[in-house]
Amino acid sequence: MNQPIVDLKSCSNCPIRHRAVCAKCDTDELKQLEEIKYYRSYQAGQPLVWAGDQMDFVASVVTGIATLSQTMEDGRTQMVGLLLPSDFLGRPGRAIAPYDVTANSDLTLCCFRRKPFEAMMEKTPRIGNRLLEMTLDELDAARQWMLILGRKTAREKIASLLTIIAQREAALRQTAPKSGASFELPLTRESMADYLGLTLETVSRQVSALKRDHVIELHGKRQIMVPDFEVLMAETGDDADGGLPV
Amino acid sequence: MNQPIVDLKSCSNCPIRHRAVCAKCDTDELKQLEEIKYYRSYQAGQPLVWAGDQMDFVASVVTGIATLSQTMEDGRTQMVGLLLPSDFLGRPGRAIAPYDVTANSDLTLCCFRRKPFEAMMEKTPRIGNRLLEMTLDELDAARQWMLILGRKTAREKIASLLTIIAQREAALRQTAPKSGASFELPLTRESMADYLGLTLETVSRQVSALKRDHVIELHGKRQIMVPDFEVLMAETGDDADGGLPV
DNA sequence: TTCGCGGGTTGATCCTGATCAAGGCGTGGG
DNA sequence: CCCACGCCTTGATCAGGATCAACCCGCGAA
Repeated sequence: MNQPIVDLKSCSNCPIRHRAVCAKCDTDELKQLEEIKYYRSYQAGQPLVWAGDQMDFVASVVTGIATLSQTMEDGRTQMVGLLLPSDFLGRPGRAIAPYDVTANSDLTLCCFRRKPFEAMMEKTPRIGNRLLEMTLDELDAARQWMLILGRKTAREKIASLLTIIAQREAALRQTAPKSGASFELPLTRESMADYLGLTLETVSRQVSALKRDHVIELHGKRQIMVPDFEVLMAETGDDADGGLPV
Repeated sequence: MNQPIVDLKSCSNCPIRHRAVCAKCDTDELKQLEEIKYYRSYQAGQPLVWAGDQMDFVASVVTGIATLSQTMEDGRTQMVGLLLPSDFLGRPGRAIAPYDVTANSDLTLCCFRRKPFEAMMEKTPRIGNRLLEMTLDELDAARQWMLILGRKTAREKIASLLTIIAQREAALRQTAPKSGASFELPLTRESMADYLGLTLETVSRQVSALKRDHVIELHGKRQIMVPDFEVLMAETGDDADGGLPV
């Protein structure tokens, strides 16, 4: 809490190139983390774990996109987590995965076996504090997401998702999202639908509508350009300050 | 994590009669908590804090119901947290409340001023671990809730809410929800609507429908009796094991 | 080259839940 | 006693997304 959230830049000489657990780049701690880490790669579409499976590692996303999702018996699915590079995956102290985890694109993880990681948490309270921080952030994000799912129109949902992705991608680059900048949508229409509680047809239609209304420009299917970020924000229905201050 | 979640019964001689932060009833820790605690009461409907306000305490619900909610400029609101007795309120390390907090009924809190509480967390890692545990639980609950909001029908939403409330009330009494038992709905139709992302009319209609179909019995507006819990569970759309194992 | 397939768009129609509206019940205050 | 108000129910109608269906485009494999 009195611990600043370390960002990529100030962490650029850190052997773990993503901020998830890199609390303050203390060399001793890093050396220990270094010793228990390993990398794993997955292909797009590949499931990492199913809900209910044993999950004996925690990890941090190096490249690619992973998603957490829940599926009902009849096949309806709702995405409940979207992990971009530098995001943390897994739950220290919890052996069983409560959701399906899927590689939504080609994916590389930096993994830590759970037991040694937990042992290290015991010795290094700072890591525990950092994890509490991160979990609170996730909880805030989940609750923003609940507002989107419960009360927003399809158009507002799409605008909200675009805003969130733009903000998260910008945050990785240490900037705020800028009018006129363009970014790559890392999700298919179907994944967007699973994120937003819509059907893919509705997603497609609303994206087209935002394009028609010049809120966004599309280059190909995935490259999004936002002429005026304020205009997009206004479409989200959120008040001007844009949700969480972060 | 290697810390069992302490329940009310094993904590019955504990001066703090609710389990939120009572990690293991260590007498030293409790004495310290005891020294910084105080009680506050609120009337039904009274706001505790608004989103964006300074919030200089954390607390645990003793009696009554509190809710966390988000409101859009045009008045649409979504409940994002429902706090029953023994639930924890507030975020160590975060001075600013991100949501509106409201007393949904007459409410008594057991409060701890944030600074001393955080200081104590520093000295007692067990409390930090407990808070991480609790936050992970809240995150799981939020994600179950996202499935409800994003993908369930109105009828499934109502059944899910009734199940959740029955389970949480039963958990306070250390039992599983039982067929034939009845419980008090602690929410108005409007609050149920805010919880589920519906209108109050739809809530009313679906409750009536469940009653008509003998899934539940109503005594008055708020007393619910569930003749067969399996039948209610089947209405939620969840698979038989009922979501999270907890 | 052709085919099949994954991903995407668009149209027509349907249906669930929102909206608008009226009224019932119980309770507390004048 | 009556009235007003909070809470809830029910009805009629509307509309936003879901559903069903057709088709496009680009790409990799045969």
